[in-house]
Amino acid sequence: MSTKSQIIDTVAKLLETQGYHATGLNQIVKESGAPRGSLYYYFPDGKEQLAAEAVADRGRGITQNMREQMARIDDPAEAIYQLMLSIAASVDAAKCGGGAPLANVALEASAKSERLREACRVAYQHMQQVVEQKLLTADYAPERAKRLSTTVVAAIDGGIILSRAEKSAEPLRQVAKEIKALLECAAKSES
Amino acid sequence: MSTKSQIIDTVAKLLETQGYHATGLNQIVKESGAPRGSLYYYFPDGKEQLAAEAVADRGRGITQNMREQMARIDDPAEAIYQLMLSIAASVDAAKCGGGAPLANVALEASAKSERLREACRVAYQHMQQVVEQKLLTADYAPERAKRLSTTVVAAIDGGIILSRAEKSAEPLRQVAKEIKALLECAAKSES
DNA sequence: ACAAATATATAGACCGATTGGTATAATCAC
DNA sequence: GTGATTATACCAATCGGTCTATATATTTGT
Repeated sequence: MSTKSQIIDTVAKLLETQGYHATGLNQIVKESGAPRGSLYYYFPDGKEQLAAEAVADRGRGITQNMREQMARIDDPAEAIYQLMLSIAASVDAAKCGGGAPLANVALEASAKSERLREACRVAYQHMQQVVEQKLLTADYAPERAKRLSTTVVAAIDGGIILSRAEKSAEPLRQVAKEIKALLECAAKSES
Repeated sequence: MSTKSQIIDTVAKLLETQGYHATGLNQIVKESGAPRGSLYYYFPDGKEQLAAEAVADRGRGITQNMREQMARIDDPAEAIYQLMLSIAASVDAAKCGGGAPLANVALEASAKSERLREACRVAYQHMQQVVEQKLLTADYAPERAKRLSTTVVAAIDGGIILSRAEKSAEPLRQVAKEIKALLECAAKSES
């Protein structure tokens, strides 16, 4: 159980910071400590399978993390705001190399690999569902909650892109403020 | 003037759809029709310079396009909304392979190449400024306009990421609706 | 209980293809 | 003829992927 998950974890980290094509098998072998022969034992379909499973794993991890974070605050707008601030903090901690484990793969590999695209799609769907469910605990209209959840997830990833270019998590924090404003505004218009 | 700009244009297109590391010099040579020897004549610093100039060029192009699009509608919220819808249409037209010329490079190359990161930073700054200026034609408070412009640009790129994963521009259109709502809400609170 | 048989997993040499990059010679326009 | 441009052969390094041999457990036969 250890070796395989060790490989997946390493791949996920490398995908997050470098992307798919920049991540070589040699680097995976070196950083994971796993023997090269094991790669194709556990992942016979090669790099594509490796990345797909890493994306799925990271997707599960991030949705669970989001759920836990948001469970600590009742008000959805405030919960989502704090979640985004916490992501911003982790972006800073990773020297702006992290925060968006899926964005890179979704952008560069969606066109070339249907398998990777599907893995990203599922992961993003789950992330949106977590946000949507949180919104539904308040009085947001169902279709509005769905649109808002899409917007929240998009804003997070977009904010991280700007933060990488800016080498500072400040853009993500500014986006967080406006998303909070949007959610509060939407809440008012429902009541 | 033709050969060099032909190369830059080809590189920009490839960067947009595939990203930096997935784009090889051989592919650039083949698709641009330019001779391989010319690459290092015009771009002695190699692939990095090639990408940096392509990013800068694409940045200029997209900001000009945004300015023109938005100039046709007075109300900033409606202008930005229509801009996003038009981007969504082009995303559909490109089979979800385009729309975000900078996102890929910003995500994968920011950590490795300071030069590429800086090129992306500048391009994104210009995009935000165009949006900010449009907002300032209405009664948005200056700092609010700045924050909103960051949010708009982030939302566009984030929406495109989701659209690639989803293989449909629908997520971007949903995000557009909520951004419009945010801008209208922000306008009201100023007056 | 003890070895024989069988999966499970590791080690790492090796493959052709391609990568980014460089060399020098030929060619072009003026 | 002279500088700007193109052509192409070539380089070491790395790419993703395959192979066989060797361990290391785990099950099985008796």
